[in-house]
Amino acid sequence: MGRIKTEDNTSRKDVIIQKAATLFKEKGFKAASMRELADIVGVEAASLYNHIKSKNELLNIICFDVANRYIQKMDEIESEKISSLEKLSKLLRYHINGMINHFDEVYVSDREWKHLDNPYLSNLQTQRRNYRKRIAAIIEDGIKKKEIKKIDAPTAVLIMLHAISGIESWHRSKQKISGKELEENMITILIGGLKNK
Amino acid sequence: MGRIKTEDNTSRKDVIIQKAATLFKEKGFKAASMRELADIVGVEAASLYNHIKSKNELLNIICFDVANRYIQKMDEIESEKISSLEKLSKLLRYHINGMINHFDEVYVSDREWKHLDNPYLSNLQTQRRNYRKRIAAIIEDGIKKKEIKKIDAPTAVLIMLHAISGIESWHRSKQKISGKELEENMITILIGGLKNK
DNA sequence: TTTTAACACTAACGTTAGTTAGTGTATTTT
DNA sequence: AAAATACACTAACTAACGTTAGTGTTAAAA
Repeated sequence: MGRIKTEDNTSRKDVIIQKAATLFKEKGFKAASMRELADIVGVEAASLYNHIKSKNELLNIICFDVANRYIQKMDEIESEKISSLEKLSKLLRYHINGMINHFDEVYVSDREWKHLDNPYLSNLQTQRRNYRKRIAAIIEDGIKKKEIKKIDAPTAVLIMLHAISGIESWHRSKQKISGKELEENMITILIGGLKNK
Repeated sequence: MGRIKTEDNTSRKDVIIQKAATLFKEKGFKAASMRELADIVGVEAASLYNHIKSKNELLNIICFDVANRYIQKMDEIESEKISSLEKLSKLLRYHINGMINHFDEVYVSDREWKHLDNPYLSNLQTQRRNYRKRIAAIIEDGIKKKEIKKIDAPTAVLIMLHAISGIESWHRSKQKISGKELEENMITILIGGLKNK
C-alpha cells in the first residue's frame, strides 16, 4: 500500500492522531475501530502499531494536547492587568476560536474523555476541575468589583463552557454565519448576560 | 434468579429502559454491554430479550420519549399569549427542570443519538432541527418586537440549549447549589444576555 | 554500497459483543 | 384444576474488536 504520506514537520504519528481525532469525533471513541482508522490512513490495521502503542494512547494524546493548550492560555491571561470582564472575554474568544479551528480534537477531548483509562482519567479530571475553578475565581473577582452581576460563579462557568461546546452544532449547520460573526454574537450574549448594568 | 421487580404502573420493560438510561449515561451507549445491563436488572443477558427487541430499541425509546416531551411542551408554549421573552423563559425553565429531574434519559438522548440506526436516526435529526427552528422563530419575533437584542437567532438557540446541557456538570459537582437556585441563576444569565435594555 | 532502522504486510490470537434457540418453571387466565 | 402465557435459564453462534508475532521491503545512515 505504500507509506503514510506526511507533510513538512508532521510525523506519521501526527497524521494518525489527526485522522483519529476526526474519526473519534464522527463515530465516538468506542464505536470507532482501528481497522476503520487504518483504512482512512491508507494502511493495514496492524501497521498502525508501528507508530502508536494503543488505541487509548491516541485518546490520551488528543485530550492532553487540548487541555494543555487551554491551561497555557489561562496562565497568560491571569497574569495580565485587565478587568475581570476583559479576562473573561479573552478566554471566551480563545475557546470559541479553538472550537472553530481545532474542532475535531477539542470536541473529542470534551466528549470522549470518559474513555480514558487511569491514571490519565483522574489526571484530566483534576486538570479540568482546576481549570473551571480558575475561571470561577475570575468571575468572583468581577462580582466583588461590581463589574459582574451577583450570580453563582460555578453556574456561570458551566454556562460559558457548554455554550462554547455548542459550536459543534454551528459546524453541522448548513447556512453558517461566519466564524467572526459567531464569535461576536456569542460574546454579546454571554458577556452581556454577566455584565452588571 | 427470580423475576424483575416492578413497582405499580411500571412494566418490566420500563424497568429495563430506566436502568439502561442510567447505564448508557454512565458508560456511553457503545461501551455499555447487555450483560452489564442484565446484571444491574438482576437477570441473565438473554432474558432481557423477552422484553425488548434489541439494544438499539432501548436507545430509540429513550431518545424519542424525551424528544416527544419537548415537542409537546413547545406546542403548549407557542399557543400562549405571552411575550417572546416569557415564552423563552418558560421553555428554558422546562428544559432546566427536565435536566434536573430526568437527567439520565435527557443526557442520553442528547449525547448518544448518533448511535441510533435509520430510520430513527434521520427522524430524530429532523425533529431536533425543527425544534431548534421553532425556538429561533420565537427569538426572531422577540427581536422584531424589540424585546430582544439584535443577535443571530440560531446562535442564541445554540447557546441556550448547550448551556442547559451543562447541567450535567452540576450533577457531578460536589457542592451543589439547589435546583431552584440553579434555575434562577441560569435564567438570570441567559435571559439577561438576550434582553434589550 | 553495505548496513540498519523504519515501516507495511499477512495471519492469527484471545475477548467480548449482541443475539438466538431451546427448555424449564412460575404466574395468570380460563 | 387445567391450560396458556410470561419469563428466566443455559448454551452457543457469529461477528467484530484490539492487538501481537513474524516476515518482507523500502528508505535512511554509515
